[in-house]
This record gives sequence, structure tokens and C-alpha cells, in this order.
Amino acid sequence: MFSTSGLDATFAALADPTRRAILARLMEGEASVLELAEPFAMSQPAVSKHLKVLENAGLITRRRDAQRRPCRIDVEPLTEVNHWLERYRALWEAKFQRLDVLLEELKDEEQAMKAEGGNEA
Amino acid sequence: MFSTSGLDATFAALADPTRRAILARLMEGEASVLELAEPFAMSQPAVSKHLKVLENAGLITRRRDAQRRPCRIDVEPLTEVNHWLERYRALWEAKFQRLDVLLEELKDEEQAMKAEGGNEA
DNA sequence: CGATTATATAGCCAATAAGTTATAAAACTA
DNA sequence: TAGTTTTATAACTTATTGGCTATATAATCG
Repeated sequence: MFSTSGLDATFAALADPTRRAILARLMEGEASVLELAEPFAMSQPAVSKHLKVLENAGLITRRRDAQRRPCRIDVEPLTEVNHWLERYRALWEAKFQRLDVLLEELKDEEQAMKAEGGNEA
Repeated sequence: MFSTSGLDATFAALADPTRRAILARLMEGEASVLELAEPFAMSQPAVSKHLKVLENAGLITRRRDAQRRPCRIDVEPLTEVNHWLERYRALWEAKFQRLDVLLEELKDEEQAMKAEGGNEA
């Protein structure tokens, strides 16, 4: 068994606009499957599949409420995305710095990271 | 012709670990196709395909240098990811706030955004 | 020109994804 | 218990993805 990086599943889940819309909807709070399905021109099973993808990526969790399975957003994978982005953030936050200087700094940081073993693409 | 959200292409491109590794490599500066292919147990055409995916997502640009087509990272789509993440950032940055209070605040913000028309899943 | 190097393209294959309809299962309601 | 509501699963289809090998193209070198 090899656990493909959590980022694989997270980015793949986020690549679909229906699933991003579902996450956006869940920012307003819990919602059932039918409530989540309502805005979409799509069958209920299709939405259930999307929810499974989100759940497998850890982006939502579900509880039981009678027949309903209310979903709520789980933000943890997004923190991983945020952390992954960190590596690149300097590239656009330092728009007015000279690029070559910036890259030198980043290379130095990379050396430091390698020295302590942190390495995930 | 309907232009599927740039986020679709960006997230899909980032969902593959080979492509994320290529981006990480490009943080060290420009690299040719063969240079980028070298670390991977994968044919050159496979890497060329990955580069095309990255290029279509706007994550890299290529120039011509004799026979080589050096690639460089283009960070703009990552800024879009960063912007998309903004909506959710409060959820993990405010871990110690009461969740219901937080969600109320977010709903208010959403009303404000709707009022001025900003809406992208 | 012919040879070499770097990259792209074509054609193939297997696996996955995203949708469908039909049906099953779970939990409530009368 | 029988019916209703909500969700999940199965089976199928079509399109996309990611890899391969073989080949074509582009640019340089001798």
C-alpha cells in the first residue's frame, strides 16, 4: 500500500467546479445531499459521487441525522495546499525585487531545507 | 466555446506529483526538457506531455534557445489559487475562535460580496 | 549536405473520471 | 406493516489521462 500524497487527492478534488461550488456552499454551514444537489443540473447520484471524492480527499466529513447525511467542510487539506503554496508565495509577493536576487535567496533556503531533510514536491 | 475556469486547469495540473516536482525544480531557474526529465523514471515524451499540461494551465512558459526549449515557472495561476484559498483561510487561521461566531462573520462578508456581484466557485 | 541533439507528435493501451438510469438500503411516518 | 424520504450502489457509457514506442521536426555541427 502506498499512500499517494494527500495533495494529489486534494488538488484533484478541487479541479472540478461542481466540487468547489459545494465547498463554497458548505461555508454557509452544514447541508444535506439533496440541498447540495439542488443548484446543479445533475442527478443525485452524480452529486453523491462528488461528495465521495471530497470525503476521500478529507475536504468534508459527514454525520448522520435521521435519513440525512449532513456534510460539513473540513479545512485541513486546504491548510496543506496553503503550506505547499508557501514555497512559491515569495515569487509573486516580491514583484518589485530583482528576480535573480530573489532566486538566490530561495536557493539558499532550499539548501537549508535539504540539510534538515524536508522534501515533498 | 466556453472557457472553463482557469482554476480547473490549474488544480488539475497540480494534482500530479511529477508536475509539482517539475515546478519545484523550476524554482531553481530555467531548465530544458531533458534536464527536467532526468530525475524521473519516465520517457521524454511523457515529460513533454506533463510540460504541455503545465503550459496549458499557464504555470510555465517556454522560450527557444537553439534546439532547447527552456521552461520557466509562471506564477500567475498560483496567485489565483492563493486568492481562491482566501475565502477559506479564516477557517483555519481562527482556530481558537468560536466556530458559530466565525461563520456568522463569513456569512455577512458573503452578503456584502453578493451585493457587489463577486461570485466564483 | 549528412549526422547529431533536443523536442514534439502520432498512435496505441489501460486506468480513471464523470455522467447516466435503475435499484437497493436506511430511517422515518402514518 | 406499508409507504415515503434520503442517500448509496451497481452497471453502463464516453471522454480524459498518463504512460509507452516509434517517428517526425527543428536546430546545430562538421
